[in-house]
Amino acid sequence: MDQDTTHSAVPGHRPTVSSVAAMAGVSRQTVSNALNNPERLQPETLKRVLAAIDDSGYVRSAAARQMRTARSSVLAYRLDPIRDGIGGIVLDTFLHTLSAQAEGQGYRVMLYTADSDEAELRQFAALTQTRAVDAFVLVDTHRDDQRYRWLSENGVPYAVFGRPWPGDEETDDDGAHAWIDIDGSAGTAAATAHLLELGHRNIGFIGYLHDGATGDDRRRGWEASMAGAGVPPRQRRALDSSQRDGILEGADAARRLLDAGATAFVCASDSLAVGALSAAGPEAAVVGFDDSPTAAALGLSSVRQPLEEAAGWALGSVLAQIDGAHSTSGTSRLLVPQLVVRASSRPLS
Amino acid sequence: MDQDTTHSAVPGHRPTVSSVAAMAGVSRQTVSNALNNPERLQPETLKRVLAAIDDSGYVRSAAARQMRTARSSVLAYRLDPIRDGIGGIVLDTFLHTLSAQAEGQGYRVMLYTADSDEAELRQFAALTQTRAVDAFVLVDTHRDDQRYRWLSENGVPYAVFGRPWPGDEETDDDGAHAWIDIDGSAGTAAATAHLLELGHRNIGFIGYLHDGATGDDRRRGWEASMAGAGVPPRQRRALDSSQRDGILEGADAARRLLDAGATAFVCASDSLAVGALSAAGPEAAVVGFDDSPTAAALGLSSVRQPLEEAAGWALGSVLAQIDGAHSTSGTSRLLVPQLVVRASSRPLS
DNA sequence: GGTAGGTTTTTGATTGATCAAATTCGGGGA
DNA sequence: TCCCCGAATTTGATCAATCAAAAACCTACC
Repeated sequence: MDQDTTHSAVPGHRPTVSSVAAMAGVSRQTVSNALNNPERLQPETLKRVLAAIDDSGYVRSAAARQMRTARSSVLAYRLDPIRDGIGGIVLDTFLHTLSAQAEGQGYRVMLYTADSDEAELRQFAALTQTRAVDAFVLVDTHRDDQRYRWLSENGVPYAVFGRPWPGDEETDDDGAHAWIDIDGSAGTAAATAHLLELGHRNIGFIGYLHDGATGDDRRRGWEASMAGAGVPPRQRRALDSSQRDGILEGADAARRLLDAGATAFVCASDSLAVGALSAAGPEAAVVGFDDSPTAAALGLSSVRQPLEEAAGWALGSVLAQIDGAHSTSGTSRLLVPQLVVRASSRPLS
Repeated sequence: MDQDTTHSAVPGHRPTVSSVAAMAGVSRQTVSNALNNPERLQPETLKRVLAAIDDSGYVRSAAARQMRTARSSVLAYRLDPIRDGIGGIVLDTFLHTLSAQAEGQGYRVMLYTADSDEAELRQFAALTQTRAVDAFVLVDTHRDDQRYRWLSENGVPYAVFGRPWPGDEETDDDGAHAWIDIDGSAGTAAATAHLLELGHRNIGFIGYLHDGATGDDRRRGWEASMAGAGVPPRQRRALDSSQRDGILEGADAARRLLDAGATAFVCASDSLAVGALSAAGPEAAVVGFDDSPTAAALGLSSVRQPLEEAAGWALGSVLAQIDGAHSTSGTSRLLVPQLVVRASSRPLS
């Protein structure tokens, strides 16, 4: 069956760089160049080789390539178990976009799991030592994060979705790392301004306490807008509330704030907003955060995070690092989210 | 700097099978055997080699291994963009479990995306041709699915979460493929029986139309339980409703069915159930489907899919196929979901 | 003591692509 | 006409592991 191992296309065997070369009447290196350095080939040769590649259905072996180049063209992403029903979507969208965009650049995303920081560092070691992945995309930042340091020390490219925590700079020994984040403050500020324009003045803020920073950030925008509108601190304090993230918690908070005279709510998450919406009924105006499908379904105005852009940046950042430009400090960005106005943006009656 | 390329442990270079061999005073093949066929080594030699592996920190190169064995120890999973806010969680949990369990078996999960069937077949070709992945785990089945055929014809192991559609058998040329699914009918039957026990008799069904089968399946369980309880067909028809999946749709349906005399609802998804809960208020009893975090947060009784088990089966199935046992027909399973009772299971007052 | 038979270990070859260096090819310029 | 130089292409070696087959090593039995 395989006694005819000559250069023509052997049915059973998958095409290799050599078989394609034979088919196009060139050497294997020329085929390799056609894929990696097309400009080195004479236009005519290039065309011929590409044609041969095309109709042999050749796909180059990632393993062989990786072996020679010490590159895998794979990015690692840690998949966490689900936490919040509605908000989990955010990272889901991020991951999908990252994966889709990576494919466009010839990269793929590989998952790993870890239930502790130490476990994650072990994964780092296993994944990088064999060069199974080229870079990491981290999304769940927390205080005293060991991961940046490990990756920096081992020279592994990585990008972070989520700004560093205050006080983390010292941990990160080789200086600041590249990160991108959503300017939650700008988002809630826009939401608050929007409600102010609709005539509301007693705008309550329903925030959450998680690890801290994200919730605080979103509060800041509301606070600033309210202060800018001349609402005195005392009143602002009465309109401010914090609790765990969740639908029920949002409903409770909304009831409390309604008693305090609120006519509209800016919420730090769609979960909270859905709760507020159900508790406050059709009278009050509500704006959520994340623009989840649930928000769209319920006609809930919400602040939309530009996740596509964030994913694109993360990809671009790690690719740049992989391609040698190791000084990516200073390229960090803060993205401004967009307010999506829907039926729940009711004017003050 | 690297003029000393002899066999002893060179600091800068990562350990290879040869460097470890030199360190342990054996040949490279012996090191390979220590990892892949430990029983072939003399206990004493094995111990010495393992020690060398251990303190050199050696990890074997996935690429080199893959090249020789034509195995990658990677599973492929298609990551779709999010559709429904609440229900999307189901697959998220499935994926996380799959990934975590796979790691336990030395496998990893790689993502790919595709926005059409043709695109997915192209991905199949690209991923399998280079043996970048060993198997596929498919989750979103639909009518006239070309994927089974392609994978079967090309001898690629795969497992399916979701039963084949009626009429699909002919499409799949080499006979039935292995699949696992949740017995939605059993789930809604249990939910209905539970509500009947609480004294309800006019139990409405809020179902959805998607691609068809899943929704129908879930309706069947309700229908059977109701028929078993002696509710006449005419009345059943009045208590039955179908619409698109979503919170608002669920609320609308609940209102309609309340008018028809319903005192309790069995819903085909948590989204619908959340809607029904909001529309029907605290009087009616509601049971959802999927046991999403949202259901837990709202105190919504729901039918819990045993996703861990499904993921475990899918993994076991593809691993068995990879390890040669190509006759996996007949190993398909239908898992019985569990009813989780919460506050929304109110007795008939 | 020699050798058959089994176990343990080693050597040689291979996987597919790419880097580095060598070779061929063409067009000016002397 | 010959030689040199740059562009285009080819050859040789290599990446790190594993398979297949050969070699070394025992043990036991005639």
